[in-house]
Amino acid sequence: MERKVRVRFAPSPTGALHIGGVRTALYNYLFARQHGGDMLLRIEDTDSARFVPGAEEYIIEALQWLGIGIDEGIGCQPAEGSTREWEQPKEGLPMQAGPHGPYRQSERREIYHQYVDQLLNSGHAYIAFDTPEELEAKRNEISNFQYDARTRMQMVNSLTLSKEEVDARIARGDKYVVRFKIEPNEDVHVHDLIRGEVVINSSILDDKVLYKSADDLPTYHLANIVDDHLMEVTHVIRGEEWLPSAPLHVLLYRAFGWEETMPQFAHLPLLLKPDGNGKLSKRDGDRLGFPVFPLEFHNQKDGTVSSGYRESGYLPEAVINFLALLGWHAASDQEIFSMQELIEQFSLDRVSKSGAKFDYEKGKWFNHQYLQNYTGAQLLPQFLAAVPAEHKEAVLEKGENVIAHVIDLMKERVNFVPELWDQAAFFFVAPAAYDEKSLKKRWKEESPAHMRELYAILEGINEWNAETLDKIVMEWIAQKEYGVGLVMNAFRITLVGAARGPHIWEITNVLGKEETLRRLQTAIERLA
RNA sequence: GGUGCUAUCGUCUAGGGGUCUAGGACAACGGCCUCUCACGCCGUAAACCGGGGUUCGAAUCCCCGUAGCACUACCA
Repeated sequence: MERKVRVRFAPSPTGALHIGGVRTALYNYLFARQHGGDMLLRIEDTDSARFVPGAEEYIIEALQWLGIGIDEGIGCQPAEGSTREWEQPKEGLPMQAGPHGPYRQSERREIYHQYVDQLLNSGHAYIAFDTPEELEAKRNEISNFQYDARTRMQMVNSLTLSKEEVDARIARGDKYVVRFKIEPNEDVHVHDLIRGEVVINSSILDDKVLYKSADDLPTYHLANIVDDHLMEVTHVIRGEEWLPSAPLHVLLYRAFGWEETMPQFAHLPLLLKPDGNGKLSKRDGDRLGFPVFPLEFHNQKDGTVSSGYRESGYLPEAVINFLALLGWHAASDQEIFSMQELIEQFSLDRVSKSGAKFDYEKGKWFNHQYLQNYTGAQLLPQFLAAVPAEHKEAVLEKGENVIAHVIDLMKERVNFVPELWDQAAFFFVAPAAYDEKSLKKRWKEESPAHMRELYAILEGINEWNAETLDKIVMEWIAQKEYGVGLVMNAFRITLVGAARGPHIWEITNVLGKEETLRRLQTAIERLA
């Protein structure tokens, strides 16, 4: 029986959504869309101690910005005229919707109780009273201590205690956990869509904690399996860090009797640090000067601020394209993909097995590519946002059409909109100083004299356009045999302040006659 | 330490026994374009971790080693 494809992205609200998590979400989304399936967003907040306020909203906003749509669960917005079940936001938390809710694990306590009991009753789990301190002591005392078939009979649990004692302890309020009872010496096979068959012997697995009475919440493993089953998830696409616990999950499905509908697994390669070794982390971003989060995040818990791709000037389609290729490659050599093309061409069997070092330089290139698709008018608001306050007025004075034109002129030379100001400031603000290197190379002894002559010529031109200026100036240079490069480069320095920028008549067009002459005059005076 | 995963240019990767004197992209370098700087275009340099097998033939399959990574919590 073919089931409808259903995948989920299930982050933990412990801070900003890491860029690796974004890629996981993207791959899930692409897979769902390609198969006409559903993409769910579930919040795994079973660790109350690590909850960070705002993280959930952040995740939703990030996915929205990137165009990763959610069909069911948290952050799912009702469509016009929708007849589906919608739950009202809880205490200002984001809206959730779908037939398998709630989609926040902290709101599913009762559901988990039922399944914990099922495992307890079927003998697949037991209650353990060992305190975290006692376990810690045990680990210090015995190297490689593991709570499993070899050791569980020496511990304080319902296997070693009488029924009365267990009941008494619970009755008097002793904190306990429920542990999964793993039968030793069994080869557990996990079929991974990316890696193939992975076999692990159950003896190396420990009796994982499934539920803790202290906060009346299950742990990841239990909640994950129960939810994926109840939510009819067909494919679990997640990071490679979960591969070692996949056999445990298989065992859990088996214990519940859900093996028939167990989802298929695909463990994605990790995103690694660009330099050195290890997994890409938040600190690498700070250290190497690039964002590791999609959006800027203000952590209310520890007061830190992390930079984001959006605020750094990245276009969402560039981030998507860049991330898609970090671990996946099309059958062809194509590298530029729209979301639609990714949906059409993505496939799990073309996902690489090895970790990918995060190549920030290539990300810049992607942004450059996508930036060229936008017109100056479209980029205008972003450009204006990057203009320093003290120059705002001078820029606005030019009018939107001229500013948009300048952006069109300059956008091909930058990777990001915010960089545009550095490149284009001279259009709006006269050079305060002249670049030493440019001067040395392009400002010659005869330059002041040339510029004085040029000033006189330009002053007499009334038709201030590129064609006329070019014709008259070139004729003058040719007649005097001054050399085009010599004159034009000096002229450029007077207008720009350095030997760079677009074609000179583009500059004079934007500046206008009056400003052009003013800058020429200033330079003649200062560089004579 | 244990277990698992992985291993092609600096980086992301193509490659799934002969078409590989190993292809593409980023970055680097050089050239062209040109009034400058960029963009763009063209080009150069740059890799199959090591050792054994299997085979007529191995980057491709197997084994061993080595290295990297992940996991090894009442975190996810």
